[in-house]
Amino acid sequence: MKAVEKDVCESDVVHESVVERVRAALPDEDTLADVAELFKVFGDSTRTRILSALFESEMCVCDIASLLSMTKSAVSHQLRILRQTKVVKFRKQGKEVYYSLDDDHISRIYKMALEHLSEEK
Amino acid sequence: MKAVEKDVCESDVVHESVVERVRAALPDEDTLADVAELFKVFGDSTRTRILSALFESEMCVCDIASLLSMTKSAVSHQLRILRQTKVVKFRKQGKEVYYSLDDDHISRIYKMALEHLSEEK
DNA sequence: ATAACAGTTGAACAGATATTCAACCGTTCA
DNA sequence: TGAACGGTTGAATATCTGTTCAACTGTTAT
Repeated sequence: MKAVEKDVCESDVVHESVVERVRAALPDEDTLADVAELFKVFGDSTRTRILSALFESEMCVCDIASLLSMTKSAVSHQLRILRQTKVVKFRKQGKEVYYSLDDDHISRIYKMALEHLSEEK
Repeated sequence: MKAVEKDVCESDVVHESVVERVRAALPDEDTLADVAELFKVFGDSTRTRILSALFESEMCVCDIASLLSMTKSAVSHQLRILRQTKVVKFRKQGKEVYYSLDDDHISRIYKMALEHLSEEK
C-alpha cells in the first residue's frame, strides 16, 4: 500500500474527458458560492417561518415575535440576516420597524419549493 | 421594571388582528420545516458544486472528487445527503457508482436562483 | 485467492450558527 | 425630564454540520 497517496483520484481519473467537459461548463466559483449563500438563508425554519409570514403581510418585529412565540431579540437577529441578503426591506414608523419582502424572485423561489414538496407527497 | 417578564410580546401585541390573520394563513409547521430542509440541502457550496456538475452530466464519485479537488470520502458524504433528500439518483455499474439529478424541480429551482443573482448584479 | 480499486461508513475534530442574555439606542408620551 | 416601549447589538453558549481519517464492503482482474 502506497503510504502517502492522497485519496483524491488526481492521477487516476476514471473519465478524464467527461471531467474536462464539465469543468469547462461549470459556473465560476464565486457564482456557486453566491447560490449556496442565497439558499443558506432559506435553510433555517425560523427564517422560512418569518418569510412565509411576510408573504402574507408586512409586519413589525414585535408582531412577528408574537406570531412565532420567539423573543424579539432572536427575531431581530434573523431579520438582520434577511436584510443583509436583500431578501427583506424595512421602513420605520415611530417606535416600530415594519418588514416586508424585498424581491419578487424570493416569492417565486419559495412557491416553487412548496410546489416541489406537495408533488412529492 | 417587571422582573420576570418574558421578552416575547405575548400580552402586548402591537397589531393583534394582523397576527391572527397571518397565523391562519401560514402553512403548517411540518411543511415549513420541510421547506427549510430542502433549502438547507442547497445551502452548501460543496453541494451546489456537485449539483451544477450533475446538471451537465452523469458522473461517478471519483470523477466528481477529481473535478472538485476533494476526497472521495467527503464527496460521498455529501452525496448521501443529496440521495436522502431525493435530489440525486444513482446507478451502479461494476465498481463505479454513477450519480445524476433525480428531479426536474431541482433544476428549475437552481436556475431560478442563478437568475435572481444575475439580475442583482 | 488476493491485490487493486471505487465507494461507503462511523467516529472525531474544527468551524459555523441559532438562541439567550444583558445592555443599549431612539421614539413616544405623561 | 424620564419612564416605557420597540427594536438592535455583542458576547457567550450549545448545537449543528462539513471534512478528515481509518477501517470496511463489494467488484474486477491477475
